[in-house]
Amino acid sequence: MPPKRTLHRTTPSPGNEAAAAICAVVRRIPRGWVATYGQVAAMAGLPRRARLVGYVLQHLDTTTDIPWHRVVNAKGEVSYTLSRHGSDAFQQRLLQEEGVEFDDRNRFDLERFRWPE
DNA sequence: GTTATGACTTCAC
DNA sequence: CGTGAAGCCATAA
Repeated sequence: MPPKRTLHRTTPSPGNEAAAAICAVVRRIPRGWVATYGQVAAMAGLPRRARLVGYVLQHLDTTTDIPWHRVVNAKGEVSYTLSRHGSDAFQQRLLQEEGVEFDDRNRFDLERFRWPE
């Protein structure tokens, strides 16, 4: 019998397949490209669980090497929220440094920068 | 146990 | 194009 474990935690850890699968996908997003939360979820084998992707990224350690900033929403923009305390603006800056061009309303061409695959 | 909240998405209008 | 509702589901209270 395999040990019973909770697979509900969003913090990456051995025994958390969902978070591990999500992180594995995010790691593969190339520099200068982006993927949506829903896209990452689907590629991780977790269709319709876009929100889970957001939770996992939120709990990542600040020293992580995972390119969390390349995950964006389906509207073609960085998800701005008060609870992010500035990590949202930081995310946009990182993307701009990688060549993602934002317009005057903080949006970019999703068709152009979306990671195909 | 319940309710509320949210780094989300899709569809109807 | 924008808005709102419904669906989503882990977490916190």
